[in-house]
Amino acid sequence: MIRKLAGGVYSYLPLGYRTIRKIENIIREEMNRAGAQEIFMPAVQPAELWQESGRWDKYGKELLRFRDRHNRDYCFGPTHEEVVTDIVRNEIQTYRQLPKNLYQIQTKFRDEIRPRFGVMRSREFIMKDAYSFDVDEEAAEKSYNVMFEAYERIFRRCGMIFRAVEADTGAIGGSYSHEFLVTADSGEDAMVYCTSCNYAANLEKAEVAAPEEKPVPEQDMLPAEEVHTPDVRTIEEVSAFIGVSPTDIVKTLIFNADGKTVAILVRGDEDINETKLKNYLGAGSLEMAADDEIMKVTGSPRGFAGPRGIRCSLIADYSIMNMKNFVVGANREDYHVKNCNLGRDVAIPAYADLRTVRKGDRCPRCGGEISFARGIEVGHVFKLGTKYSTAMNAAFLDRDGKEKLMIMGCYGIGVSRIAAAAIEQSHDDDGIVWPMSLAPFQVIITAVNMGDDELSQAAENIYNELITEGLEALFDDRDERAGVKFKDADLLGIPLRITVGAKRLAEGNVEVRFRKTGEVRVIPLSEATGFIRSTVDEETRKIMA
RNA sequence: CGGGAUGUGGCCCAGUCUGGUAGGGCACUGCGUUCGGGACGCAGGGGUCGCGCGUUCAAAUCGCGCCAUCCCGACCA
Repeated sequence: MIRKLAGGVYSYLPLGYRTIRKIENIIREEMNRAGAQEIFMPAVQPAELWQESGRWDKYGKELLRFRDRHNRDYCFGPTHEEVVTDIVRNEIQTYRQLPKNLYQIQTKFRDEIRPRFGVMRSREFIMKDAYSFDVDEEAAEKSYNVMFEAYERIFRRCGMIFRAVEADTGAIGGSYSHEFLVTADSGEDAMVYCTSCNYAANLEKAEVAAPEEKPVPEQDMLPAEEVHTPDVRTIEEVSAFIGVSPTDIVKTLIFNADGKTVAILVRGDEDINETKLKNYLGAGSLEMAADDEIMKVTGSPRGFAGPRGIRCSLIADYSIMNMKNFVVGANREDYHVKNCNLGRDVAIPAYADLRTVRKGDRCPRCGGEISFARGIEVGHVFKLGTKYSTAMNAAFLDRDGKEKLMIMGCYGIGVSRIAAAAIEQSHDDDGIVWPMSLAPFQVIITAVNMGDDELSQAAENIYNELITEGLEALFDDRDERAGVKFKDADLLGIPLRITVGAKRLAEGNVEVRFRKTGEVRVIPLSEATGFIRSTVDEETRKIMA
């Protein structure tokens, strides 16, 4: 079905490509139904556009760059916000021409550090990307919802079990987004969902509810005490040396966000979610602070940082809100402080949700129980806002004659990845089990013995009938033993198989076998085509129900 | 970019340690038998042993360098 040409670069052979075409057509139908218009943009894009949006420098090494013979810079498009925004700003002048939603199905290239799992995470891949342009927030929201619903229809028609989850906007940028994940244990993305309400989010985005603040009464506070902790730096070491649980230690992590130093407090057994922190700070870049920076704000080497007297801004995760008599670093080499308390010893200017959700947390919406699952991301919808229209000045004249920026949204679907995800989600020991809508062929005709003229003629007649009826049929006319043909048909995952054999044929019958269930039905020769027609129609209908 | 492994007919691999005429299985071609869940017999075709340099009478095998691929990590729509 597919063959690798180079790392993360694949050819689609006849059967694989038929499935790709099926997926593309489902997407086309649903996008058109949702009011989007298909276009086709260049895969190769000039550097100027990317410099205009600012992403030429920001996108990093994933962007494949090269020069032409005139030494001009180009890239192979990993996405098309710049190109489509350029088209729209040139073509659209007035609110009368809006809203617009343009999409394309294109080969993209992202120079992944490590492509893996075949076509699941390749460098060159086929993607449908759509871009919406609206006059105001309200209209943009509507466009977003229309796309959201179109996506649900698309994935349902592809026969997939999926879930839409709230997601981080990442490098594309924008105000909010949803990922569509196909549930699969082998999936690369972790998600969290509530078992009582419909809350579902990507793990890096999933919120932790703010706890209720319960100040510790003065009389419960033990006197703070500095203790000598020579060469004791990590949470484990501190915990073992002082003899307290990690849940009684407050960890102080120093980060560098866009060049500014910031200290984050979190309970000793928790980890900071850097995506959340980055978003909270509105930072472009975020990394752990260097040793000299730590020395500057704490006056001590790495391993003894604490909130008391620290010389940089301070933010605390909710996890420390109701702790009492806890241990922190003393900002002095080889010392920690015991029985530290909030209010008395440490003033917290701001609390925030900065850690990753874990088992036992409650749903941030309804307080219900949350559960974890893994999935494969097959689609992503973003509300972009004016990020690109600002950078590239995509404006129009509104009803009142004033110039305004277009509100954008962008919507991607990994076409080649859907094929991989469908196989991942639906296979057995004998091979693929395609849903009717994605199968390269709906039915395969297996002639048990091609050496038998009567039999092979009967099989060919059925094939011609099916084709005439407009069904997608594959005729296995190879001169192979029956067992070989059966195994191959199973491996390919064709949903229906007509077996033409001598015994049944003598009775005027053929067998129809269902790949998914293994069920076999004996059907009179004359009714075979009709039976296949109605089965195909029924399967297609069932998928949408 | 770090750590590990592997490069031998189209595919999977043995042979490398201990240098001495390149092998097996699958696939392919021909003939015969077989023929409803991956048949069998006989006869064939096909390999610069990843590339380069070196050691040696002699290199798939030993040494050095390079390249490619895969796995693990950091990274990431």
